[in-house]
Amino acid sequence: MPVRLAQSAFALFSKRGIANVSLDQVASHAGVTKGSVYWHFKSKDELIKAACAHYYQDFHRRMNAEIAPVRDPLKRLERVLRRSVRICLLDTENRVFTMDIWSLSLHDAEVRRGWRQFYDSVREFYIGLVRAATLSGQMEIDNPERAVNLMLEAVEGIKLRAMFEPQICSPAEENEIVKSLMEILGCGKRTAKAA
Amino acid sequence: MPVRLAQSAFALFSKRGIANVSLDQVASHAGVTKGSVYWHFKSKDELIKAACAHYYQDFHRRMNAEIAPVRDPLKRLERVLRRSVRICLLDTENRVFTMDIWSLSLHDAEVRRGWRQFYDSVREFYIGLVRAATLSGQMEIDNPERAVNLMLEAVEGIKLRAMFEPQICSPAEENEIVKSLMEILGCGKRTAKAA
DNA sequence: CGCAAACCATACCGGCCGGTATGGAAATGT
DNA sequence: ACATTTCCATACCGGCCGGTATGGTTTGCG
Repeated sequence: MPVRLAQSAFALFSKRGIANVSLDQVASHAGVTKGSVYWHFKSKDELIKAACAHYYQDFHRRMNAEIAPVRDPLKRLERVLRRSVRICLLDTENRVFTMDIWSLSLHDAEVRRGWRQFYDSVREFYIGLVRAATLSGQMEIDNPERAVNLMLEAVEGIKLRAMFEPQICSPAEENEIVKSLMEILGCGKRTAKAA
Repeated sequence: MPVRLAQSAFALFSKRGIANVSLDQVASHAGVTKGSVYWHFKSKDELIKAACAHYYQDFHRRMNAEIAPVRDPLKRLERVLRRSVRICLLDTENRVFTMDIWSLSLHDAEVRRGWRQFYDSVREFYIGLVRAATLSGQMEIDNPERAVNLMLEAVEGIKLRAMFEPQICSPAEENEIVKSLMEILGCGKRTAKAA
């Protein structure tokens, strides 16, 4: 039930924004009432953190599932990047949720710490993939950290722009975005095609 | 007095976030009471929009003041970029305000429209500067729109990262950031130095 | 002066929602 | 069978804050 509540919270938060969702609505969505919510979580903040944790774990799970069946380093990077684009950019509700988390992080130190850990883990994940692709000779890049940071910054920038230019995050743009991000990572068009 | 209220609103919003600031506090900061606020603005949303308008106008005013004393296209671009970095990135409170606006834009169509217009005007401003620098032969860039979009996306990405890595937006990093953004615009290190 | 409009202070309302108190039902243990 | 813990529903409280009603004070104007 606690995970069920976290899922409901995540779903509603993603649709209407955290501030616009009451605990009664979350409970109702999960098929229970507020009394149950306050049994499993001692405050709304706790529920928000649980929703975040749910999202973080789910993201990592999906990423690991993406690299599991593939051993080629560059293909792994490309697959992870494509999946990330689908999850973080092409999904409107996900953009809403992460934006809200950014905003919350401004004034809530706890949420900020959690989000930072997640962001760092994602960054390290990418750096590892880039390093692997470099070692196998499929990429040539002198500063993986810098390249990954630039790429992640671009993702956030696209996410924000998509707020009033939704067409740049339509499914049709998936290939274009992935290609663009791969280029930022230092992987030119020819190399990407070769993958 | 209406502009005074908008300024107070902007100041408090930037410090503690829009949702955490009541109209009584805004009025008190401006030296009046809520009765005066509701005389000049018919709702809190109106006040928020006024604060935004104040910020937008102020930004444009500063940008124009930055290019006024200079005629060299590349220097204009570099000056505007540097000033933008100072305002939008190095100033913590400004980052708070713009983040809140992004977040508000998620669910408020009016705020989103205003913010979009502002964003578009800034983009066009940059594209104009880049085009001028290209025409004068100081830059070589085939797709100004794409380059400016990428640069602005990077700015937003840096803004978000700075939330839990404030050191990347410390005053000491100003030159590094400006240089990095100039590179994204297609202006290599040598060319930038030549400016 | 007189009058009306602009401007602002005071007091108050009311709804939303986070949080709590309490009781009951189901599961678990002995 | 009984007690205890777990889990959840119901009802309610109370504070915050956006919004309003109203009355007083200043300003402009004929």
